[in-house]
Amino acid sequence: MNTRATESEPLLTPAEVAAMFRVDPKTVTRWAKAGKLSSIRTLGGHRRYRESEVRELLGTIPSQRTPN
Amino acid sequence: MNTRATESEPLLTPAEVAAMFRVDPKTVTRWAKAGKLSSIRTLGGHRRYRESEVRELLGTIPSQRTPN
DNA sequence: CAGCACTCGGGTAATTAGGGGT
DNA sequence: AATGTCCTAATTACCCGAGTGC
Repeated sequence: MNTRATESEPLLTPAEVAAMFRVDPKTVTRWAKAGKLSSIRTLGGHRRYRESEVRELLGTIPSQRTPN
Repeated sequence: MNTRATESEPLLTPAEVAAMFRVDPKTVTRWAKAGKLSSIRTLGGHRRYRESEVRELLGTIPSQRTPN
């Protein structure tokens, strides 16, 4: 493993997370507010979510790949 | 907007699946509970179903259908 | 600087979950 | 065994105006 602190983690917007769960973006916001999902805030107050965490919660365990 | 790798399978709500089968949403829930239909849960406990799986079960396959 | 899509809030309908009973 | 209906509690979806992101 490796994960130096300077690791850039892919972040997702509320709309992207909402689409993955087939829910309303507002619902994702509630999950974050309820502490069910960790969120990072922009300086303007908008939330961003960790892609890795979202995938975990989706039950989608990265089975390797999707070469760009 | 963003048209990229957030690629996830299309999901359906219980009401949508129920409408497709012309049954009560409650029945769809039972199918999921019985393992006849795989389901993904939202963080709030609501179920979401895979569109591809539902269409398969519906027999909406572009090729041919099994005769009875 | 201007513009548009998205998100933030809050508040209020509509679905869903779950058990139980026909 | 399987589906539809009734009930309550919880979760989610759509309404608004204002601010952020790019």
